[in-house]
Amino acid sequence: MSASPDPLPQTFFARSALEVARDLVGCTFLFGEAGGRIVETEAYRQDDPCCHGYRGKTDRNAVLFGPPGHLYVYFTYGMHFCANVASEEEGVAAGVLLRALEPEHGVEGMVARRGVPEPRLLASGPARLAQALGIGRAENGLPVWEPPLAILPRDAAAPEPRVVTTARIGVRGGDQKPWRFADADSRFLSRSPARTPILPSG
DNA sequence: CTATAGATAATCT
DNA sequence: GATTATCTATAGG
Repeated sequence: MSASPDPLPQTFFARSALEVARDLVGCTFLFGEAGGRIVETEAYRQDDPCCHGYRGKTDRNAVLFGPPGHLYVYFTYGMHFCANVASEEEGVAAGVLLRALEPEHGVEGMVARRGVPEPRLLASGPARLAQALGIGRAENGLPVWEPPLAILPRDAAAPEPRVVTTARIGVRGGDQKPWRFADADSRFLSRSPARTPILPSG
């Protein structure tokens, strides 16, 4: 009698990227057989110099400007893919970077794709996460509420995650906005919150 | 534990 | 030609 809950609908993502990023912590992200509990996200909004859409729409960032709830996959550093979920409204560049998750489903496949056995190295980091799940160019633009993608809501019976807010990691130039959201009690973060400025959240 | 260099290519100026 | 929302290996405390 353990029916899987419905995936989060498109309307969930039609809100400020800040709210979506915070609310995604504790949800379950699935791509095919692989996935797990989201423990770390970052928000990017159009008015922010760090946002890929800050300087206008291009072929690369077009999904970020599209309707909410679609996967924005970009390639960087000559070797890494990273996955975001577009948010807010069509025409506005905003999204949530999926930075880390706790492997729960299809762990064997993740180990094979990553080439490392340590659970804590499988998906703790945006490029690791994408590689572990097998996300690449082909997944750019896919809706996250339809197979093979799904994001499941938190278990209502489980305690709410303790979400901490820190500066975003790896962003250059511009201002340091506290738009990283992490489960303070997770051991699967890409970086300890203690190593970044922490602001109380909530 | 922290710090730093090097890898490597699409994208943008 | 410069930059990059990163990762890994390696060196040092």
